[in-house]
Amino acid sequence: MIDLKLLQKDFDAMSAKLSRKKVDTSLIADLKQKNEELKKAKTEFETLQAMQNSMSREFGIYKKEGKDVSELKAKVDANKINIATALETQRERQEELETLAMSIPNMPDENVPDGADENDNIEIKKVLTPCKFTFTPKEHWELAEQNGWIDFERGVKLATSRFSVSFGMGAKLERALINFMLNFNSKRGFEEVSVPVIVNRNALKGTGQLPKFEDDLYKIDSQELFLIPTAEVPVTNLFADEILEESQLPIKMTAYTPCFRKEAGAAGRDTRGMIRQHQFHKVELVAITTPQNSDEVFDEMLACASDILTALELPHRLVTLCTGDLGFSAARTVDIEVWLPGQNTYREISSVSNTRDFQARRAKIRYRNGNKNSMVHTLNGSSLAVGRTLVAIMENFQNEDGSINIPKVLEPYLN
RNA sequence: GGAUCUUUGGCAGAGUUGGUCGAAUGCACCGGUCUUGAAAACCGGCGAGGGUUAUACCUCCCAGAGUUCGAAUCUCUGAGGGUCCA
Repeated sequence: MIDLKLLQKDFDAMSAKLSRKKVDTSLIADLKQKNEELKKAKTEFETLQAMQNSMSREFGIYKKEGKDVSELKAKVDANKINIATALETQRERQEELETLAMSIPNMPDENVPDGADENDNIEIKKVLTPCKFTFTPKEHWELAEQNGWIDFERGVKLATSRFSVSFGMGAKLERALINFMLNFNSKRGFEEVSVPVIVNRNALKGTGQLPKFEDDLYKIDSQELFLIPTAEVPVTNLFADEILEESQLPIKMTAYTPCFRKEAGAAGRDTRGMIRQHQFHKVELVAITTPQNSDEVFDEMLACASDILTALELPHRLVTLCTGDLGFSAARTVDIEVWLPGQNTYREISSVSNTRDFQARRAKIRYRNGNKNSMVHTLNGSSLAVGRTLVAIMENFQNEDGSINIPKVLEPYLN
């Protein structure tokens, strides 16, 4: 959530930043207005409540002294009615404000480039050079089927479209990749955690998926529970409602989970193959830091993800997302795109984001900052999307006959 | 699924004849005295959010609803935990 105090103090700066993310200034103005209305309603209620409290105290004293309370009771009863209406309006204002505030995205950092969509993203650097093939490289679905690694039809049979089944070496490689990535991250100082893949509404509000993106989530109807779209949700929310000691920070974690996404807005895109599935494996990095440290940790996370690809000998590039491509909660994001020779293009395989204090404010994750409590910064990044890594291995390590070599670093994991 | 007990500040744990309780006490933590330094001892501070220049004031004792002039304390519902039964 954006900082309402800051909004009150510096409306212009804030609306300028948010307008870069295509948030209408009138919406921000509305938010400010609602905040002021809430404050007013609160003051009104609190004044009445203070009266009530002091009269009630008086009441107790009267009783003890055996005085007549009938006059006082009349006053107090009359006030009670006013309190009830004041409380009601306060609640209405509160709800209005919250509904609006929770649906406004994070402000982009100063140095995030302006742009409309992914075409305006800016490449930072390329790592490893794509190798030249002496034949026309195939796309991964062809290779996957030829080698018997992935069965797309049977996935559909079991569930619905955008589900697949891995067999044999395909399944082994997935497992190998997960283990390799977790080990790699552990060595970089990220503690491994294993978390629920079903979470409640509150957790999803904390990280920003709700209330706005309910359509993208699989919901368990009978209870207010959802399948996670990313491990970012349970891992970040581990520390919701907590006040951490500064000495505990940064907290750096890594988790493997399956992820579930409805892909509601992706009709027709990537329908073939396993680039965009409803269920996929992902190893995630999450960090909770002080504001001073978050950029440094961001670089660590980015390096970690990039170095995994390098270790797997997969050419990739780093791309700074422009304002138009930036996610709801992110102040800043760098994507890693892996080279897919079959598709002859770079495709997203990781996304590292700093949400600054946006999620922290929603999830109430604070730390003791001297003698006061401040919001932490939260960061998340994939390291990596397992299915897409497998796709990249297939396409980059293919031979002319359709067989596929295995990256050396994975060999120990395949015995 | 049924019965019963339980849910308090970072932790432990008082508070259940409703009032001055945001809440004793201990531990932890922070500051100080002492010490070459540390420990111990002693002194002081120490829940969160809003509000204020600062006070005042308001809210929060699992969540929600209710009774009452007034609820951590009483009633109901729900959630988590324990025990017993099926």
